[in-house]
Amino acid sequence: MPRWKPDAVERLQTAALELFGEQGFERTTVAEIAQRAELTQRTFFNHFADKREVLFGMSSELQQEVVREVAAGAGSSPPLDTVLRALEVVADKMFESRRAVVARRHAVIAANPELQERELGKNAALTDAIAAALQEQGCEPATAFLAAGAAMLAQQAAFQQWTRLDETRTLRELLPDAVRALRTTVEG
Amino acid sequence: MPRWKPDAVERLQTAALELFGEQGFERTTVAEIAQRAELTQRTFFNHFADKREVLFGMSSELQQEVVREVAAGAGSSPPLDTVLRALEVVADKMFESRRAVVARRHAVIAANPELQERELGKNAALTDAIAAALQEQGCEPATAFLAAGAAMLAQQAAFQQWTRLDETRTLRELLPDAVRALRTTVEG
DNA sequence: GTCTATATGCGGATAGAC
DNA sequence: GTCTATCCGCATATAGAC
Repeated sequence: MPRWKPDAVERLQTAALELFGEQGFERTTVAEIAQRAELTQRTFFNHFADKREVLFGMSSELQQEVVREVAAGAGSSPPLDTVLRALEVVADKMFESRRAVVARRHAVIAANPELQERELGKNAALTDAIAAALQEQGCEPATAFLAAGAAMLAQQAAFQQWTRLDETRTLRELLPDAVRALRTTVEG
Repeated sequence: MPRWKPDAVERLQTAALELFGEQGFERTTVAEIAQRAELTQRTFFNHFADKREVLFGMSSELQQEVVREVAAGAGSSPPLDTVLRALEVVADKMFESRRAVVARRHAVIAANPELQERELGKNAALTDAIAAALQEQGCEPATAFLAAGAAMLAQQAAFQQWTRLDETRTLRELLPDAVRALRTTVEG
């Protein structure tokens, strides 16, 4: 018999998302989260650097996946297309299946400035990682930065549409529309 | 004779930037900043919501200026050009004259993740404000978001170049190069 | 000045792996 | 039988609310 129930991290993430949704991020204490997950406050901070981080466990995983896809597909097409293809593949794999959870998480983040800041940080880190992966393939630093930033911009536009209640298309379907709109806007 | 020395906010900002540069953000306490500015800790928190905010006083001012410029120049040109023109004008007015201070501030922020997050938040707020200003002029929400984001992307690329030690051109001169590079990258 | 909450450092306990 | 991963307890620094 194991000394502790398994999946401590997942239990903490689930409990946190529930409580943040029920009563808000600010009015939820780490002690409450730990209690609902049947763990202690200390254990929470063993797994997450701070209270916000419990909502961003998927980010590092997502970054790894995207970087891997970029590295795999680079060289054969223009940098922007490489990144867009990578984002499409990863979006399919990691977002489309958990639409409900992603939507609840998004609502929680949208309701709190601190969490928005953290999300922006994660996005910036992802952009940097993509740019670095492109440079690995011989892309110029400035071009890599712009390609990564432009792809993330289109991805964000598509994501915004995806989270609308009346939207039923997948991210993969929405991204090309966003890219077309971006091209039109940038070209003049 | 005035009861207190004038320019409390400015003195606090100057003292904070000095101390952050000398000993780092983390190792500087609010009490130290207040002391150097010949004020109390209480006064610091009357003017700034938290320790980070003392570095971002110019942000709201900058946002106002940009929004005003966007509103003034909208309609006569494509959205992206409108935003770029606004950023050029404001960059001239608010950055070029204080190159040394801006550079020191940038170095301090680059050295600390918390400050980077806050800066990303400010940039996102600026992007939203620009998009809102474009919508006021009849621009579609999605187009406004993309134009604002693309302009900010080019601006960031130009700013990165501007902060290099061996760079002597002004932001106004660097921005068109960044825009050309962005157009090339996005078109394929 | 007290109280609560966040966050960290350090040590201790034990089930399961080797 | 020892080692490691995982979790817990205690003390404490920091910060903000009241």
